[in-house]
Amino acid sequence: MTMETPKGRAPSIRDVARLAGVSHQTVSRVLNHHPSIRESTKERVLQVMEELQYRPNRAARMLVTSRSRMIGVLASAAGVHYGPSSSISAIEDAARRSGYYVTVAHLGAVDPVSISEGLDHLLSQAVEGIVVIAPQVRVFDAIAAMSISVPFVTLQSTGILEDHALSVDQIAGARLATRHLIELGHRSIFHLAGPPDWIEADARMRGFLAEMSAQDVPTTAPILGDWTAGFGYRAGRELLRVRDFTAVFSSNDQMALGLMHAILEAGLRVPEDVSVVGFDDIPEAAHFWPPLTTVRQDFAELGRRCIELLLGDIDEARIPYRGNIQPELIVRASTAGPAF
Amino acid sequence: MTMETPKGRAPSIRDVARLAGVSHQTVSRVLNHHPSIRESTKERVLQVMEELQYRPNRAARMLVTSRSRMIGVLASAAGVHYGPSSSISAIEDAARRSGYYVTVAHLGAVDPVSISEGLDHLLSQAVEGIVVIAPQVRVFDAIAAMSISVPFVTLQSTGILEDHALSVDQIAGARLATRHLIELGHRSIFHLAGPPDWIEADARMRGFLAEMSAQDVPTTAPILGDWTAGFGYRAGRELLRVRDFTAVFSSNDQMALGLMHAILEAGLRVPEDVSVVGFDDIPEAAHFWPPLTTVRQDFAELGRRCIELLLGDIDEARIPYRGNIQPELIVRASTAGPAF
DNA sequence: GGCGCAAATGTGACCGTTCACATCGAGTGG
DNA sequence: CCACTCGATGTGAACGGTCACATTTGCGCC
Repeated sequence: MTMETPKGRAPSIRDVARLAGVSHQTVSRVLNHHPSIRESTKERVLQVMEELQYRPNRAARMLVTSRSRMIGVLASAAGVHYGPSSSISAIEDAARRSGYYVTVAHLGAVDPVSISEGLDHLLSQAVEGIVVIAPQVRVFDAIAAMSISVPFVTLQSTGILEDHALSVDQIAGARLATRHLIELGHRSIFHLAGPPDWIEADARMRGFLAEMSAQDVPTTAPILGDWTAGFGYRAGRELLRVRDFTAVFSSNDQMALGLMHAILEAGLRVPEDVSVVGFDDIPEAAHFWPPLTTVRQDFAELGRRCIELLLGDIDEARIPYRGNIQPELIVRASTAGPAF
Repeated sequence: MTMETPKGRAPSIRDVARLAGVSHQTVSRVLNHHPSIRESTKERVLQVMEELQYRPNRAARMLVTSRSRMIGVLASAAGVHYGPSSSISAIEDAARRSGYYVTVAHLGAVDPVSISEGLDHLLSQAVEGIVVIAPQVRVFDAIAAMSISVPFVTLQSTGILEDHALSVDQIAGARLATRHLIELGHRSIFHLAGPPDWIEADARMRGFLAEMSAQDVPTTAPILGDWTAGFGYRAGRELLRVRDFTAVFSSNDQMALGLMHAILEAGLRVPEDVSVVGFDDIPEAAHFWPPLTTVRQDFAELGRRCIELLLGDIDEARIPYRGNIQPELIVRASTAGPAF
């Protein structure tokens, strides 16, 4: 029967020390794997820790070392989608593996107030680094304005903050999708873009336009959407009032789904009447009707690399930059040559 | 021009005190909104804080109060799906509003080791409460075995840990869906269930069986799936080899999607040949082809209430239990009476 | 056998807050 | 006019670790 620590408080390093018959510093050394500790004492200390169910007090450690080992994730409302949450999950996993903790702040809205509230929330926890998964332009403006003193990384390349960016090459992905449609023989291709202030939406749109112009295909102005299936549906209905296109490149899978809904509902067929290609390759895309041709992004890998980069920054041991992640075109049944 | 704090360290309460010409305790009182502080001193202190860009050191505060104001979320790999991540988002929001922080641990796998690692990760951060969104039976077994000393809540009712549970009434939802099919005239209904060790899967299955037997409809054994669209697809193909059913109740929308994929691919029609109803009402469900009849759960509300319950537990000011959240049947185009 | 040196351990201060308690001054009632 | 109360503020000691430095111990070597 071991003597409990006096107060209701949890056992401290000194309680352990007393019971093991050593000084508190020795216990600390065991905790930190200091090399010069005799094996026998180490074992004795560890055993007492076990008995006492001792857990190091993170607050105390944090206080003296002024390191929180905490990483903050700033996520936009879109964080509930498959892509972002896969990345968050991978981030948490990678961080934990490296001995870091992860805390999240979800942005309710994207107004400047919410953004700075979110950042503030993270900063007040003394996070050592921040991952931004809220790829709106104004989020970066806000970050720049607040002159954040901790390292941060964003999952999307910004053009503004190149150093901190890591991303799937969205432009290349969009070109892949567009080229696929052009090679199938389409000449009248619409682009259903994402919200204009989203970095990714912008990149995908640029990729689309670049490929179209590179292949000398005339383009019409992209339609600016909001990422939702509902918008894809409404846009599709609108578009179908004048049937002057044979293919649509949607900048995400959800909008592509809504679009196909509108097309099928109008009694047309995909891909015979209209080809559709999406972006992201969410797990459901393979089972849409028809199964969606899309561009796959490795969200998990993105999350992992992002932590790699960030921790490299924090420890100031610059990790070699491993380059962008290349997206991959997944051809399924929603695309075919145009019928004439 | 204000004198900076000597070392590279951040300004402390004492730095503020010195510059404001008061004691450190007075600064502390301002920080904690102590009533008996003269308005003028309060303002002076606040101004110095502003000048110095002072931020209270959470570690120090944590150390002395032994309160972390941190809530841990234990999420399963399924946390990347719409439902769970919506709940997490709502949890974070609600927690933040109450002055709490949220940290997450994602379970890589559901083996006992991962589970206790995840819990350990949270506990080592001295979380004051835990929300479990990993509704496998064994997670609860692990929790029970570890005799966790902090309050916790789970988003799914368990039967085992009733006190800590808060949930959408899955059984009622499943009965709603099943009754809908029966009322349409279906008598041969299959159930595509979730993994057997998932609390929710079990509840939905029980609801299905209960309603079937209440209405005297003969049942066949449910098919145990894994929540994925891929499984729904394969199960559908298998099922269609013997076409002895007119309706399927899938225990989530993703499997319903895969199922419909298999049905349409086989040249059959939904709902004319087979009716399908899902569960969850993910945002895409309205744009599946055909738009899916399903059971809506308010994930965000779930998250909010969950924090309400948990914080009530932490502050020991028992919040009146507000009862389960009722799910709602959303009828769309994937269900109709059987064709004879 | 004493010396030196490294390994193993101990000592006390300090990190930035809050807590318990002390102090100080202004009003107030007898 | 003095004791008393109460509002406003100050003082010093925790909290539980780590850090810098001091001290002891063990051991090889001349």
